Formats: sequence, C-alpha cells, structure tokens
Amino acid sequence: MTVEQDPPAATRPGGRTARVREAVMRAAGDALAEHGFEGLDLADVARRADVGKTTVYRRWTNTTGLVADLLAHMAEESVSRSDTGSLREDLRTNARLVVRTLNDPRQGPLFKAVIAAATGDESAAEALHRFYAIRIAEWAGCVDAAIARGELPPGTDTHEVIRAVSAPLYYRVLCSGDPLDEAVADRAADAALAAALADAYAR
Amino acid sequence: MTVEQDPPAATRPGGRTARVREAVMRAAGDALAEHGFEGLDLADVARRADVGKTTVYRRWTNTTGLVADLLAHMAEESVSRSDTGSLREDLRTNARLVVRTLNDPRQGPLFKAVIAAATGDESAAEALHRFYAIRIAEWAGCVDAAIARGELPPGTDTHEVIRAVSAPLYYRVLCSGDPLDEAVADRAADAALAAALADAYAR
DNA sequence: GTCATAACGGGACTCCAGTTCCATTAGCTG
DNA sequence: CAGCTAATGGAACTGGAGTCCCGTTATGAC
Repeated sequence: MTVEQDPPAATRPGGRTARVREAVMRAAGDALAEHGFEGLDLADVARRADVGKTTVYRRWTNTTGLVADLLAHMAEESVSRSDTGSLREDLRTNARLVVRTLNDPRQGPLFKAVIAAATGDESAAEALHRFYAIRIAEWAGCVDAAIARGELPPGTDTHEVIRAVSAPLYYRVLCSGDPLDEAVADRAADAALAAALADAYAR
Repeated sequence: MTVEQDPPAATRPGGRTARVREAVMRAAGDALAEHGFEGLDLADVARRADVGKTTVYRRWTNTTGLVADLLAHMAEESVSRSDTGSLREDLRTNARLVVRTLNDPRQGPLFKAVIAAATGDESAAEALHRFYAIRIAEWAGCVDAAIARGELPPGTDTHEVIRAVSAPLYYRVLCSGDPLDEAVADRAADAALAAALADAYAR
C-alpha cells in the first residue's frame, strides 16, 4: 500500500506570509508599548502593520494569541550573557540589563503588557514561561562557570540564582511600585549572591 | 456675613449605599477570581451583586476603577503579622502566608487579576502600591523587633527585607511559572535573611 | 410624620470590536 | 509561464459592552 504520508505541508510560509508576520509583530510591540495590553486593538495593529484586519484576526484569533506569538518572536532573538570572570560582576550586569529593559520607554510597558496578558490566558502564560526559561537558562551559564572556578560549590541551583536576581526587580515594577535604578540592581545581584553562598554553607 | 461653610457633605453614605458597595466588592472579587481581569464585565458584576448595571457604571466608571476600589477595600482588612521571637521563623511564616494566598483557588487568581489591571491603569496601580505598602510596613515590624533583639544591626532597610521575601514568590507566579510550595517559601525567607545579614556585614 | 433629594433600577439606545463573505493577490509546482 | 490555491484585503454585518434617560426608592433633616 503506497499511502502518501506527510502531504507536502500544504502550507505556504513563503515571502509574503513571513513579511506579514514581521510587520504585525513590530506593530503589536508598538501598540502594546503605547496602550498596554488592555488597550490592544487588533484593528489598530492591522492598520499600523499596513495589513488587512481580517488577516490579523484569522492568523492570531485574539489579543492573547497575538501576545503569545510575539513572545515566541522575542524569544527567537537570543541575547548573549556576559562573562566577566567574576560571578558578582556577571550578576550585576544581568541585573542592570533587566533594570534598563524595564525602565526603557518601549520595552518596559511591553513587558508589563505581556505579563498582564499571561495572567488571564493559558497559552500566553506558556509562551511567557518559555521565554523566561530560555533567558534564565542562558544566564545560568554564568553560575555554572562560577562553580567551575570554585566560587560556588557544586550542587548549587543555578537557575534559582538567576531568578533571585530578577525577582526583586519585577516585584518592584509589578507590585510595590518602588523605583528601579542601578543601585537597586546592584543590591539585587549582591543579595542573590549572598543567598547562594548562605545556601551553600547550610548544606 | 454668615456664610455656611462646609455644607453637610451633601452625600448620603447611609445603609443602602454601604450595602451596595459591600455586595459589589464581593461580586467583583468573585468575578475576578473566576474570569480574570480581562474577562471582567461590569454588567455581570451587577447581576451577581443583585444591583442595577447603571449603578455600577455610575459609581465605578470602568473595570479599573472597580479594581482600584476593591484593593482599597482589601487593604482595609488588616492582617496581623506573626511574632515568634525569631526573625527566621517570622519571615518563613510570612512567606508561607504569601504562598498559601497565591495558591488559593480564589485569592490567587484575584491577585493576578488585580496586578494585571494595575499594569494598564495608573489609578489601579496607585491602589495596588498602597496595598503593598501597607502589608510591607506591617511585616517590617518583625524586622524592627529583630533589630531590637540584636539579630540584625540598626540601619537595616526593614522594608527591603520584607520585599525580598515576597519577590521570588511573585516572580514565579507572574513570570517564570515555576511551582510554588512551602519549600520554596522557606527558601525565599532564608534567602532574604541571608541577604540582610550579608548587607549588614558589608557596612 | 413630611419633604427634598441622593442614590438606585430598568430598559432603550449607541457604537465599535470581532465575524463573515467573497473578490483579489501572489507562492509554489510542473 | 500557466494554473492551482493558500493567503490576503475590503466591506458589510452583528452582538454585546457601555451610555443615556427618566421613573422609583429610601436616607437624612426638620
């Protein structure tokens, strides 16, 4: 029996489709940064992207679907971590990068909007978790290197160290509303390092 | 001239108005816990509260206004902090309380929804920041007591210690999506304490 | 008790986000 | 380059969130 398995995709990801996605992703980022998630209007995104409203609704269904894809798109652009040879410096670099991102007039509101979207929609939440998993795994490499240098003992939860750096920064932005600057970033990095060292001693 | 200054309020906060607010607050909490912030419909809240739709729109204007008032209402119910005589134990108690709240099938989604609302609306954000300021100030008393007992040196940023306890828990819920349990709570509390001690040594 | 009016309730109305339908454009295959 | 059809674009349509109008209720002052 010659069943023709795996039909030739029947899809057409060629030039135009990709072009449309790029334009819509950029437009969605702009719109989110400007009006936040709740102010997101797919018709407005379509206008900005110079694309038919119908196309946006057909391919992304609704606002959370669009946000989920935007996150996947953002995750595709990998950021390289630093490697200064000192864990304290690497963590401070990471913390300052997060602060700069969250304070950035475009990126800050975008991240807030995306997090807001994730609180109400499972697929957006999954996309967000994947995004952070990638970032955390990337920077966890710094901690691995530190362990290799003997700055931290083996058995340290490397991902937890990186999470500990970002956590107080996001907490300020999302919950308490306290200001965010380089001093706060450095304190967050130092606190994460102190916690990791204390945890090592306790074992 | 006998100008009658300060006319008798011209407002009528009597029985009915207060009753309506209570009913709407409860209904809003239910609705947020069930459908999240983006699924919040004032007409639905009105129905649950057995109150006219017009009334809800007149008094709270829109969804973010309702959320802002709900937060004020939640802040009014003060929770008493613990006082075990040991800072580590107090911080762990706090961390476990936060975890239990965020994992609670009703409170968890409610907090997520409220945070989502705050990302897109200034007045909701202010209400949220006030809410956390009250909670943090309350629990900072534990750190004050610890300083008085000599567990920590004077000059410690007491609010920062409390923020450091909650931060990793909220980060997991809102960003990374990692699970939340008592072990994580204890680790967060211990990390906050370690960071505070390290910060004290550094000074 | 009586009165003035703050606050509420019901229902009609408006407006626009989201859907549907169909014509048009442009990837892919041969 | 010719043909098939995936994918897009325009425009009319629709449902329900939010508004408006006006009659009704009940609070507080006397």
